[in-house]
Amino acid sequence: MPHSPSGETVTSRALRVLATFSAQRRELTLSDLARLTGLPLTTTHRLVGELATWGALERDEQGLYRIGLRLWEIAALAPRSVGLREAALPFLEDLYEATHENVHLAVRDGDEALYVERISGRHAVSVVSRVGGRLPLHATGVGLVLLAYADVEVQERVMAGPLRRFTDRTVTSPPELRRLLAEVRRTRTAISPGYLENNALSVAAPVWGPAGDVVAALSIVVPISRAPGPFLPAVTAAARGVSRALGARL
Amino acid sequence: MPHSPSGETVTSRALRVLATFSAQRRELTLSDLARLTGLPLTTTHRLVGELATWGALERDEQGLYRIGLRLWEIAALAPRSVGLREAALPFLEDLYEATHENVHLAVRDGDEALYVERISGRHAVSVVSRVGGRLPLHATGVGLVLLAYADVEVQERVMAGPLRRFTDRTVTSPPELRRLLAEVRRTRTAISPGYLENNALSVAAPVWGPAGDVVAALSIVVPISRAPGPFLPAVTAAARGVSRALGARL
DNA sequence: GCGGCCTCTTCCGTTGAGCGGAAGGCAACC
DNA sequence: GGTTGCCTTCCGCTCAACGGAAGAGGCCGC
Repeated sequence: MPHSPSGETVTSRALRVLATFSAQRRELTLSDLARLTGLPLTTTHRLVGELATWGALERDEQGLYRIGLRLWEIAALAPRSVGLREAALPFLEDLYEATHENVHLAVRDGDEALYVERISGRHAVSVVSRVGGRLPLHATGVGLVLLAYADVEVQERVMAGPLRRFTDRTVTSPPELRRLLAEVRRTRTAISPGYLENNALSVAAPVWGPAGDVVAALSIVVPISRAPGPFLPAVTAAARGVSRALGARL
Repeated sequence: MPHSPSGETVTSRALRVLATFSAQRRELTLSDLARLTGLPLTTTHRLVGELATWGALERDEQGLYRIGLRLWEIAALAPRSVGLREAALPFLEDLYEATHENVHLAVRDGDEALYVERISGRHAVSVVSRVGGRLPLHATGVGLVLLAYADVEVQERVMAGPLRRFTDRTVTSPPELRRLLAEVRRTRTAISPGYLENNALSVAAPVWGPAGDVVAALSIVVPISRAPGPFLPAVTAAARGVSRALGARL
């Protein structure tokens, strides 16, 4: 039977194939892709073949598909990811060298924090963040900063939705989160002690854009046994440095 | 008139739209995209709309399109880019901290070196490389390493093609390049003094994969006034560290 | 060694998603 | 007000896309 029964476009289908990959499944067979997308095997075969020919996907000798370099090459032109990272890297490196802890740079995408950069020292506390990965706004340092300076609609939507509990310390009460966000705006920093992981404390600050909005958040993550105070000046300075590099008038 | 006169598929067209963006043109109007792809305005409008809806493209209030975060998020799952970078980062950071010079990690893609990571110090010599960017194999340190260990077909193809001259020092003679590659294999390092830029000297070493092949190259780039010798041990050690992290048996 | 199962590839008749020119709205400029 | 250029919407036409069927090949259990 010709043409998509659901009326779905070819472009949409091709993109859904790409979106099937995840941090947990970085390599998939043709059958995997068909099952996960719900597309007929023949259709998947044709679409996957086109994506592989162009370089969006790569197929190895065992028939496993992975996201291809060509896609990454194009995606690396995204101003809000690699572009932002390029501007921020000197300051992230400075902060890393001064502390040898985990350093993060994240942007808000919808109702989540999307990590565009992460530098972790060998001996830094283990954290779950991943470049290209997403984490919730309410339970991370960078997330709290991004949420505090987001439009009110975004804040209301996040607080209206379920606030997932990750540890005993996670803030899951909307009124409490509202107070926390007010404090973030007052101090222009966010401290997140064990909200996402029991053993990790995060100190974050906003990165301002040229239009006076907050375009990213920068943070350091240390063991929860550490006091946050000593890290505040360095994190704030790094964030301000990135802001200036982006053309913000502080 | 229905359907592509050239018989080109929808997927191919959509990918070509994405491929229109470049380091020189990170933001384009709808008309730009139509002109650059050669597609009719209506067709471009439809395809671009779909890409934007999904997040592969982002449109600002002025009607300028950019590569979207969603595409980068998917592309960040590419093992040969961000995956490789994750494994390599501790060693790249070590090399950077020890020298505060430019540190590169690149892979071979076709007949070019594609840069998956770059860490540059504030005072490091200025270099033209860019994360997500490509540079020629014969005129860069990482490129010489990647070429030296590539299949013979790749080597022959590169040497059969024009070897573009960038500086007076660029190796453009196939016999000379062949000798240089033999030297790279003998010493397991590549030294590239002023081949691409007059004022930059590069020292590179191979990164081995678990299958005993060279999967990437790592390098440091310093001012041409520096002697390469003192950097060799650190570059080699960093490359071996990355190799082990990738499961190579050295 | 053989049958069963699964993956992947190729074929091909059918048809509606995709095609793009035309028309028009809108904004900027003179 | 007229001109220019960009973007959006419409819509008649048609072939690229559709996916079931058939088959090749590999793996595994008996």
